[in-house]
Parts: sequence; structure tokens; C-alpha cells
Amino acid sequence: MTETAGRGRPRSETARAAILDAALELCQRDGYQALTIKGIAEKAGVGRQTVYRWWPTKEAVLMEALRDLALREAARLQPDSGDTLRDVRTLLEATFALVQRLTGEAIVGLMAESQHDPELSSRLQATVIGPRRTALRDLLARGVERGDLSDDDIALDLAVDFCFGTMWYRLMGRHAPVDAALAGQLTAALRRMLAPADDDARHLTR
Amino acid sequence: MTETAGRGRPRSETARAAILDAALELCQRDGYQALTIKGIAEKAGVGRQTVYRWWPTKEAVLMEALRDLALREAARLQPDSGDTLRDVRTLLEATFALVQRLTGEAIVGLMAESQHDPELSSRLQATVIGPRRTALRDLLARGVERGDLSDDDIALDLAVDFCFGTMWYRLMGRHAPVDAALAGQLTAALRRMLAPADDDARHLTR
Amino acid sequence: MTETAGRGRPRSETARAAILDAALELCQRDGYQALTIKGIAEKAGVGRQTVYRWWPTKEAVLMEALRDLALREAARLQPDSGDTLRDVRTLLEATFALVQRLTGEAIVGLMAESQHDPELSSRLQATVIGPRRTALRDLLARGVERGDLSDDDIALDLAVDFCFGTMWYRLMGRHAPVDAALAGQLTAALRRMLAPADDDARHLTR
Amino acid sequence: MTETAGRGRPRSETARAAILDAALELCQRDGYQALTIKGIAEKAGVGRQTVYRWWPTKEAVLMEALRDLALREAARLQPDSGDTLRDVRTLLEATFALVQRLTGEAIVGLMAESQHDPELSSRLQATVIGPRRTALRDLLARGVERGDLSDDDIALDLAVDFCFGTMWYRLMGRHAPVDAALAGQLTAALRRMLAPADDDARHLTR
DNA sequence: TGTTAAGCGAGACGGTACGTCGGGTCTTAAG
DNA sequence: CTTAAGACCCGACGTACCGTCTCGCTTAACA
Repeated sequence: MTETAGRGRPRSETARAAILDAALELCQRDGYQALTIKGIAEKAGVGRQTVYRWWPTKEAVLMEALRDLALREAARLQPDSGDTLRDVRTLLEATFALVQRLTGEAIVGLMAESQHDPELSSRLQATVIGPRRTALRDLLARGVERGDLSDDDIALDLAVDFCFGTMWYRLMGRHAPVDAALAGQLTAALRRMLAPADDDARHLTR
Repeated sequence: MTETAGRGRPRSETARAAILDAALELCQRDGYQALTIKGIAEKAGVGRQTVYRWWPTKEAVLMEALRDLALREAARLQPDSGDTLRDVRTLLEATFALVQRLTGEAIVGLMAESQHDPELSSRLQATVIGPRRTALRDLLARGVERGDLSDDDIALDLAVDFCFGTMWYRLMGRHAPVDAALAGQLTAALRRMLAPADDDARHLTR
Repeated sequence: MTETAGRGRPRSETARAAILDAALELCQRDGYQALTIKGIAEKAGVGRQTVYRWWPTKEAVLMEALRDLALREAARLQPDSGDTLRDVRTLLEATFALVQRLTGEAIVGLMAESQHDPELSSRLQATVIGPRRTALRDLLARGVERGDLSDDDIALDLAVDFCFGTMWYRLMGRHAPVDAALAGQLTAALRRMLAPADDDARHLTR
Repeated sequence: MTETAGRGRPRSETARAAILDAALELCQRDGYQALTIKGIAEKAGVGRQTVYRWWPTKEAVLMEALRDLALREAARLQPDSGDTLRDVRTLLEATFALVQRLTGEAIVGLMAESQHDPELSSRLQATVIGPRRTALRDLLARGVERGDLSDDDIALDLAVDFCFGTMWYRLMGRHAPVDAALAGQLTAALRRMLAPADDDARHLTR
């Protein structure tokens, strides 16, 4: 359906994969700013035009590489152990591990770039940021339904910002690690923030 | 004291200011990636070499521009109304206003760049991120001393990450505004997170 | 034969010709010292890199332009009318015309430059100076074989220096024209210098 | 008369000499094209403005340096041994030695430059080329008066071109040395060219 | 003897050309 | 009709030198 005709030489899947791999690797090695279409093509052993034929910019190449990665990890986004905060913790740990492993540099660069590129911004949102955000939001909302958490909408959104905001802030500022321990601390803090408004906690809501 | 020799034509303060202004303005107009030393020099009405003479890279120019801004705003960093959380809210509002007004783009770009430049990373930390972070941390610590807040160290650091993490996350992702309302919500959430540890909240400290 | 691989976009002959033309024209218009690769590229309507891809310096561009000119004129270098001195005169007239028409400025500049560039010096010798020199030398040598001229080797070399030395000296110093009249005077002087050592001239050889 | 007022600090003769020396030395070391006012000033241990105050261009600096040299050598230009051709030989030997020793590079460069700078051309003529030319011309003319040489004016001018043309041609082309031997050969050739006009040589005068 | 004015070394200033690198487009021959 | 190769035009890079301009400091002649 994506392909119109069956004629002529078919697109090389080898080249596609080599380009995406090269893009991610170079971005991690030399940084987003130093990433170059010429460099990607050379590293991938591919003609420059082969990159331009399929992607308009280096941002698009990175986006596709990240999307491929994200798809492979998507399964872990919807755990359901019955314990909401345990599920939250699992999701955060998976996310932190992924982000540590290979994409921090690329995504921060893309985010910087998206400051002046609304189209990139929305694609980034749709592909990388949004799904994760939604997954966590859904998990929390399920907790509210189950009565595990209070039902304050603003607090729910803020809780998501809290988790991923802290993650990005630390990735960028490097003042503290982004690891399983952080997942634990965040989960614990969420427990307090989102505790059901029962008698014991009445004084907190004020 | 900063100058060793008194000989030769002295540095032009006019040129310095014009360059810093031009850098900030162009960064906001066209984005960090599109910022160019050539562009800065032309906008400032200055020879290109005059930029290179004093700053090695566009990052350095931006850093100095941000530092100048930060110094001018430094006064607002230590309010003391007697009410810890009111002070926190004041600090956050001031920070959000500043960041909205003119530096978001630049700082996000610098942060992206600092992913592969440890030296830039630490200067960014020392100049822009750290002071604000410390200011908030100190405010919270004072609250602990006064008994307004619980004394959990991890929770304190996490609270700072919460505030500024959310700020950066929203600045980058653009999924929600960074304004006075957010300051209010964050302050309210902090109230719950850092409520003095009474019996009801003992489990949080683990 | 000169090209190894047949792949990739072939070199543009249009660009090559435009560059050589522009170089000669600018050199004549503004002088050798003012000649600039940037200027050549712009005049030729060509990217700067296209010049640098094929020639390392402006000297190399000029050399190739002169060589092309020389090749087109090569035919006139070996006249044979049966009368040696008539042939000499023809050769000199052709050379003077060429040098007047368009290359004086360029060649003098290259010669100045070649004072500190042995490689340029030898290429200049091989391409521009040498062939002309050899052509005249051969003409004179043929005259010696035919008995038209005396066979003194030193005198023969000196005669060549006489003709072309005078040409360059006048081109540089501008104290006298380099024209057909000079060709006649030189030829006449050569007749005396190189007269066969017969009875009438014995006293000249000393 | 050249100086208007006697007030203020007098010009530093030390600086003037250092600049002229530096110019000549750098020109010989790196070539005319690579000669730079900045380089001259630094080599001379002098402020750049001190060069610009007294000379408008590097050409002017070189001209003055050459003029100073020429003045010091002027004495040798008018030998009179009674034997015209011996005097010629002496003049040529002195000239060749001078030119070899230190000025070839500079003068060839200036000549190249003078192709597009009539003012420089005439100053070069007046200072460097002309005097030598005139000296030789006068020597030959004296020979004519004495009856040592034929009185053909064209031949006389051509003889001068012959001597200095050969010198420059060899200096530029480097195909043969410019030394005392050449002075001898040229003198010998002149003897033939300018032999008193007897019957055998009548046809030369046309 | 103190004032004054020009020259001095130093070095920053606004410019321009350098030679390199990457951008994005194009034109080949090979598959 | 895609691929690798690579030339094309364009323009930013960071450097060097241009010629001009301020500095603080001599260094005399004048007052």
C-alpha cells in the first residue's frame, strides 16, 4: 500500500537499516550538532542521495530511528500487576533503562531543534514523548478508578510531569543519575502526592 | 585587576554588548541550531574577528549573555517572607517569567550541546542551572529548619527536580504552559510531598 | 586514459572553460596580485569548491589557461621557408603578438611568483618558456646545419636570450614597445651576431 | 623644507632602517607575494602604524629599500678605463653581482606589480631600471664618440636591451646563471653587434 | 622647567579573501 | 527505478592580513 509500483530496483532494506544505525551511532558518538547527512551516508556506506531520497533532514532520519526503537520496546509500556504503583515503577524503570542506553543525546538534540520547528515538535510528541506520557497517565488513571489514588486531574498531569520532567532534567543537567533508584524514589513520592483523600490525609488537602 | 597590561586600544564595551544582544535575539528568532557567528557579527555590526577574539564558539557567547542576564536577576533569588512555601512560589514565578521571556530557546540548545561537551556542561551548571537549583534547595532547607517541612534529604532534592524538571520538560515538550499557575500547582504539590513527617506519612520515608 | 573510473558525475567542461577564461580576463583587467580564487569563481559563475577541486592555487589555474593558449598557437612555432632568419622573424612576430594580446600580465606575475616556487618555476619553464625557447633554438640550429649561421653554441644560446630577454625586459619595463618592428631589429642583429665565419667577418670572432 | 615643524618627537631613524631591512629580508625569504606589512612590522619590532605612517604600501617600502641600496652602489656605475667594452663588462659584472646578492626577488615582484600600476612603474623606472640603463647607454655612447663602436642609435638601444634583457630573462626563467661569465659573453657579443660599421656590416643598418 | 605635539609599541576595531567542509541537487554507469 | 559515486553551486566555518583607530609612553623643541 505504501509502494505504488513493483517495477525497477526495489528499495534496499540493507541501506535503510545501515542509515538508521549510522545516524544513532554517530549522534551518540559526536553529538547531535555534529551529526551530518554526509557523515551518516559515509558511515552507512551509502550514496548521499540515497539518504536524501527517503528523508528530508537529519531530524527525520533520527526520528525514524527512534520510532523503530520505540516500537520494539512498546510491549513493556502496559504492565498490569494489580498494584498501580508497582506498575508505575516498572514503566519508569523500563523507560530510564532505554533512555540511558542509547537515546538521550539524540532526543535532547531533537527537542532543542523542535523549539523552532513545530512540525518536528509534534512528530516528536507523537512518536517519542506522547506515547510514554500517555502510558503513564493511563496507568495512573487506572489507579484512580481502582481507588488506589485520588482523582485530582491536575495532580495527575503534574505527576506525569514530575516523573518525566525529573528524568529529562537530570539527563540534561547531569547533576544526578537516572536509574532504578530514581524510579523507586519517584514512585514513593507519587504515593504521597496521590494518596486517596481519606481521613488520615485530610489535613494535606487543606 | 582582570587586565594585565594597560597597553593597546582597550576593548570596546559597545561591541561586547552588541554581540551579546545580537546572540540572544537571533537565537530566539531563528533557533539555536541556526545561530551563526557570522550572523551574530553582522547583526551586531561588528567584524567577525571581534567575536572570535573574545569567544571561541557561539556557545561561549550565549553563556556570557545568559550569565549577564542571570546576574541582573540574582536579587530575586532569595526572598524571605517568613512563609517558606510562599517564598518558593515567588522564586518559581520569577524563574518561569525569566525563562519564558527570553532564554528558553537558548538554554535548551545549550543543554543539548552540553551532552557532548563536559566543559560546557559544567559552565552551564555553574552559571545557569546550579544557582537557581541551589536557591530553591536553600529555601526548602530553611523550611526544614523552621519545622515547616519534613527533613528527608532525598525528598528535598527530588522536590527541586520536581519543580525545575517539570519546567524544562514543559518548555521542551510544549504540552503545557510554564506560567504562574504552574508555580501555584507545584507549590501545592510540594506542600503534600514535604509535609512535616507525622504518623500518617511515616511510610514515605521508607 | 587520464580517467580511471567511469563513475559519478563527469567533470563539467563548461565550468573548466569558464574558469580558465575568467582567470585570464581578471588577470588582465586587475593584475596578477589582485587575482583571487573567489573572484575567478564568481566571474565564472561557479562554486568556489569547483575551482579548488581541480586546481590548488591561482597559479595553477593561470598555468593551465596559458598552456591551452600555447597549444592553440603551437602550429606557428615551426615555420620553414628555407630562409632561416625569415623563419626566426616569423616566430618572433607570432610570439610578440601573442604576448601582447593577452598573456604578458599573467606570465610576468607567474614569473615573479616562481622566484620562490621551484615547482611553479619548472612548470612555467616546461609549458610556456621552454617550448618557445626550444623552437627558436631549433630554428637557429637548423640554420647552422644549412650553413646560414655560424656554429658557436654559446652564441646560439645567447642569441635566444637576446630575443626573448629583450621581449621580457621591455614588457616589464615598458620603456619600448614589443612589436613587429622589434622582431625585425632583433633578426637583423642576429644576422650580425651569427654571421657565418667567412672571410668578411673573421675579425669579429676575434 | 620637507619638514614643516620642528615640534614633537622626531622620526626614529632606527625604526626606518629596521623596517627597510626587514622588508628586504622577508621578501627574499618568503617571496614578494607573501610579503606583508604586518610581517614587516613584527620582524622590525615596530608598531604597524609606524610603517603606515611613512609608507602607503609594501611596494613603497621595497622601493625605498632598493633605492637606498642603489645609492650605495652608484659609484660603480661610471667606470672609465679608456676601453669602452672593458667598462661595459665592469658595469655588467657589478650589476649582476648586486642583483644576485639580494634584490632579484624583490625587483621581479615589483615589476610584476607595476604591470597594473603606472605610478609604481615609473618610480621603478626612475629608481632602479632607468639609472642602470642610462649608465650602460652612456658608456656605449661614449664608445661611439671615441670611434670604438658604430653609431647606430637603434642598435645602441637594442644592445642595452640585450644586456639587461638577458639578465632579467635568466633571473626569471632560471635556465642559465647570471654571473661574471655572462658579462664576458655579453661583452663579446656586443663587440660583434657594435663593431664600427665597415663594408661587411652595412646591411645591418638597413 | 614645564607644556605641547608628534612619534612610538601595542593591540582592538570593521572588513575581505583565504582554503575547508557540509548542504542539497544533479548526472553518470551499474544493478 | 534504485544504487554508489561524485561533481555541481552555495554559503558558513575559523584564520590571516588589511588599513584605521585608540591607548599610555617617550622624546624633543618651545615657552
